[in-house]
Amino acid sequence: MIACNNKHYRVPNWAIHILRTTTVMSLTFWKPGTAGPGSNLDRASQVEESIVPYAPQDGYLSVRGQQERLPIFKHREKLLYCVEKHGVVIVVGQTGCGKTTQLPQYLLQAGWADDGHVIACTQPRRIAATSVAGRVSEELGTKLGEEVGYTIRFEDVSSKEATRILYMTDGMLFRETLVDPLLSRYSVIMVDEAHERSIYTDLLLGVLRKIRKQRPSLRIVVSSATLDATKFMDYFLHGSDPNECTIVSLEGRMYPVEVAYLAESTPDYTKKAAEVVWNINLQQGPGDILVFLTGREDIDNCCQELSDMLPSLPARATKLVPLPLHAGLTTDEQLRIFQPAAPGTRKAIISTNIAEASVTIDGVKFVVDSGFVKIRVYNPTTSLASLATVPISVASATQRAGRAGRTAPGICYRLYPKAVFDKLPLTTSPEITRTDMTTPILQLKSLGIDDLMKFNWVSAPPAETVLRALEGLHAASMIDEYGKLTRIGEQVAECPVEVGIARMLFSSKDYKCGEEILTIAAMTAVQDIFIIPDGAPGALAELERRKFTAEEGDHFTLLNAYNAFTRYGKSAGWCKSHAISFRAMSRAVSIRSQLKKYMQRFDLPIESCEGDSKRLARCLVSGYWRNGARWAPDGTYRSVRGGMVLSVHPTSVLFTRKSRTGWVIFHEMEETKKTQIRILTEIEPEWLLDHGHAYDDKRKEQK
DNA sequence: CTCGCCCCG
Repeated sequence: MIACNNKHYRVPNWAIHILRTTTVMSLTFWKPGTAGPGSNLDRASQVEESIVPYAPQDGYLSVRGQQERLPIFKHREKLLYCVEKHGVVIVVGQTGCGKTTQLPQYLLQAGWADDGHVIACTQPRRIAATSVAGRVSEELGTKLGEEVGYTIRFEDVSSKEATRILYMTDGMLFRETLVDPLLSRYSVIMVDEAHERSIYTDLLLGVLRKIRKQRPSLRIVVSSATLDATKFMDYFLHGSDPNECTIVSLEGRMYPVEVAYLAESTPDYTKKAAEVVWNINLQQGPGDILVFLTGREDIDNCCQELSDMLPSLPARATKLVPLPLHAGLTTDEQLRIFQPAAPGTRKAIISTNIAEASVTIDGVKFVVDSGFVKIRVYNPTTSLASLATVPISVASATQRAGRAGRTAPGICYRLYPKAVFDKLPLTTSPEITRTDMTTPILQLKSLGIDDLMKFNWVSAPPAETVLRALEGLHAASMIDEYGKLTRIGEQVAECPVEVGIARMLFSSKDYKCGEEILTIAAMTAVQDIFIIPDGAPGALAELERRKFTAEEGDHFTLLNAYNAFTRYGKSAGWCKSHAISFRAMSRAVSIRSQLKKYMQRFDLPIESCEGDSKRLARCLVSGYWRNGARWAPDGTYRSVRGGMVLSVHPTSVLFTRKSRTGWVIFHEMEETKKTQIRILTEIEPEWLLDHGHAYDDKRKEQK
């Protein structure tokens, strides 16, 4: 048995490597000129203000390597001094240090929002933007939407005149640059959670760097949880004045979290997770358990495993309640996660990565970390997206551990040895390196950024991805042979949909089916319309879904479902009785009305095809012509481009039935165990040629 | 013959 300073803790095959007396979450203090743990801080001599603890109590502040004690108001002044003096301030601080809520308030009080200017704070997720805005507006004692507001897609709770602090999604601010390229209404832009490296964070940083050169009065605060801050500093310093950028570090306030590692690697982390949860329940005091696994399949298995063990639980032991958590849950199921455990019971929440940053559950004292995550990766050569299970990064592991210390001291059990942890990559690869760039590149072109090879990326997307995107844009006539935006390209760049879908919206004028195409465009943008639970309820749901099934395929089926939803008063009750997600349908309604406004702006008629399904299908082909496939005798399809073997996704109405013509177009393909295509519609093969020929002819002309 | 990591506009 391994000794541990927690005397109640007895699991023989664990090796306890880190037992912190203070806190896992507090930042390692580093001095300029020395390298911090696992990070390249060699050029830290350029760093002037290295440590400014944020805390209601005082703490340490280090200026040029000298530590001194300062009361809190001086820390605030120091921070503001940095923003005043430097164009770009990189703020390092873990969750809980208050940077998201406090920093914008400091800036407001210091007068950065005078003269009608606005302080923006961007978030990668909508939920964060809305909830933080609510909290800050409460702290300031103002009504949400006045002095403090938020802007996310479909929700603008802000006022042009009154709002001084604006929380928004990074995608929203990036989109705003299309309208106002200098973002002139803002005095300070704080890019929060930059370490997550969402694609819009990266694009935004790229644009902000350019804006700074033209509008030096703009201040940028980049906030990041990990010590990869030097990467951002290098980015902003590149070839400019050394005063352009500095790093400030804030100390987080978290309860201590002990971290325990498995002595040896496990071949089956799902089973191991169940075992560890079981042991925690028997050996530890009160507190809920949060388990990180990779996907729904893992989660269901783990819950099943625990449920099977429950009958053998000693009568006197705490009762264990396994609860799955992933994005596909209904609202009711999600609410169960947040209900406090009943007396004498303990919640074991078995979750995907959603609980790492998006969903916060208080009362968790024990975290079990499988060390794996599922991420989406994109292969530009085949233009195929797939889901890969990969080891997490050090940053992720730290964030997961921190979930145990939100309300009390906790313990994190890592289901892998310390030696494995030491070899983990520091950060996950940025999204921009593993995603399709067609839409982002169209938007950059619209911003006048034409030379993508010269553009200063924080991390450049693979050249192949850029070439694929340009090829796709050219094929859809969004750019000309010189790479310049066409008239339609300019308009499509403004539309919040994928290029193919936008193409469909525009050609609906020729096919006289704007009404229906609008609905289909909105429905394909929303996932999980039909709720298919496991077992008997699943079979019933399947029967309900058949009521909407259209002969032509999935696009028409989605159209039927939307029309029925509208016909029956858009009610939640109707959705429930037809196994349809009310949440998803409401979102489709919002998206449809937003897209309708764009169509009206571009003078596209919104007329009905009056039941002429052929016309509608041909309009679909105008957007999807590159996604054609032909039936093969073994029941799969072959892609028109490249002859790939494609299996129909089981949720398709064409899963059990062959396309009558033998030809289909599809909305998207994804690689799982097989390469699967989702949302299919049967077509006549010559419809494909209309568009394919036009594209090929254009290419021949060039040669 | 069977399937959904997480997000953004």
